[in-house]
Amino acid sequence: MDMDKLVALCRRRGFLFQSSEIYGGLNGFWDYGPLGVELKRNVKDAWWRDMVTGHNELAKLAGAPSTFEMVGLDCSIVMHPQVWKVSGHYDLFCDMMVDCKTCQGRWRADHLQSAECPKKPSRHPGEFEQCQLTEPREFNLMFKTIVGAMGTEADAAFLRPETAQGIFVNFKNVTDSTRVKVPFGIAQVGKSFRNEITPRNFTYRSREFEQMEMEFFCHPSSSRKWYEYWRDRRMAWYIGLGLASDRLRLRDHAADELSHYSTGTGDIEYAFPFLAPGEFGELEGIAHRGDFDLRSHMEGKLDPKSCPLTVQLDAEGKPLYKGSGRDLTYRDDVTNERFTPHVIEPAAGADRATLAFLCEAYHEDQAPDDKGDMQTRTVMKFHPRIAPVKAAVFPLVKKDGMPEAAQEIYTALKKRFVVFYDEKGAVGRRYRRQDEAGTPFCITIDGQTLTDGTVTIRDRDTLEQRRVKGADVVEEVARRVEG
RNA sequence: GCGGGUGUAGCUCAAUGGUAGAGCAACAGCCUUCCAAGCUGAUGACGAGGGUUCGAUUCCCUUCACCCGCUCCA
Repeated sequence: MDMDKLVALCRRRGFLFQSSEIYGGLNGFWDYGPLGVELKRNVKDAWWRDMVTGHNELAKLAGAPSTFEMVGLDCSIVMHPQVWKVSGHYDLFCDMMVDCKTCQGRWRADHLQSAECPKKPSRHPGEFEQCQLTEPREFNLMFKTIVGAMGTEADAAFLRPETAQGIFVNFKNVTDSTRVKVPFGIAQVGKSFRNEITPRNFTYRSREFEQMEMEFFCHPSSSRKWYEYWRDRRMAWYIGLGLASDRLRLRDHAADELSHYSTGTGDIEYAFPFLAPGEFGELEGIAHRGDFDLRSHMEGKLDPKSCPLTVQLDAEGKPLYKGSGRDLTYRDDVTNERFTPHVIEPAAGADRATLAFLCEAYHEDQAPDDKGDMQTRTVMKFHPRIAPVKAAVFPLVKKDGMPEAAQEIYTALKKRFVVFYDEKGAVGRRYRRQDEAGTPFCITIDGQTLTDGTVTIRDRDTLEQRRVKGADVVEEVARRVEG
């Protein structure tokens, strides 16, 4: 599939626009149009429903080690600066970078072995000896802002680069206020910000993006089983919403890729059309994080390279970044055991998932025009649950009472679904427009409706029409969209 | 961030140092009884800033955005 065609369709039909387009655009930022906002909202709603509101804590789910509880959270984007120092983002995202004046390369200062440009001589014959490096310069990957109208550099704060830390720092608030018991999960959907060096590939790498993250807290002894459960369940979620399994894959990280405190990390990846054949891009990472995060927020920034994990110290032997000092351990009321829960983290990108659904939906096929000649038809084959518009309602022609009958059905459908009414022009053209919007069903009111009350329902993918009673249309659409 | 390429209407393309044209799409009307039909009409553009010039969409500089490659990728 040609990515340019998808980008053009997204713009033409109102899925995605460049941010601030009338001023020339802004690299790494995107706006969702009228169709795009419905699509993305459906993706987020499907996730939230699957994770939080639809979860039955009484049910023993297939593959799950036990029953469990799920709650939601919506944290602020700007948080106490200490959160990011303790989490490690401050050091990791505020790198000192050096540039090479000669060969234009750029490296993290702490990655350099010596004061020499590491560029391989083979790539720049003869230049290696002459390369000159700049002094290390600060390079911010977190967006910095100032809190308070009179704020100075001392009041610097950061836009969150991930939503997860808001969950960790609220761990005690949630256990204190909800009576949830381990194992349980806290889910959050929200914006995050990263000052990417090279935003590229449509919305795939944006500087402002939305995450769907869940932190699952469990006993250390069962954490590996929970990791496997969530990894497989998250994979099934994408498949269930229509991502083809040959473009979707689950990649377990090899043991040598893992942090030593993690017993498993897997990526759910999609073969985006802008990637080289055989390459996959990350949609979601599922990570076993051990007790790294809760311990960090208790004790202070842990050194991720230490084993066993210990607090990272400064030159004077004091903690480099102090933790909260709060007790974030958990006491099991039944066994009376006190422990720091281990964490399984499925962290998904809402925009990346939306982009994958857009890529997957794009199809061109052949359909006959009114003369019977075959024409190329562009159709977005969204799963009905995420389709921006569920149904369109058309009077076949604008006379004989058909518009009135159609509007009655439109009004009834509109109470439950996003639906679209159109009576302008030829009906074939109206069908094709809905195909590009990905509307799964078109309901047409024709002459027969006026005598026996039946209407036709056209299927977007097969072009087949079935006749149903007008009074049954709402239930018929509900069955096909939700069932 | 570096190198190369590209910026004219929603899309595809013209022309020009002196009033920027067309096709398709979108819009209005007529006509239309099932898959982008037809007729009529009206609307719509030189990415932005600066310079040279009597005059710049055109020449020059800067900038922004997009595409390709490199770099980066918690």
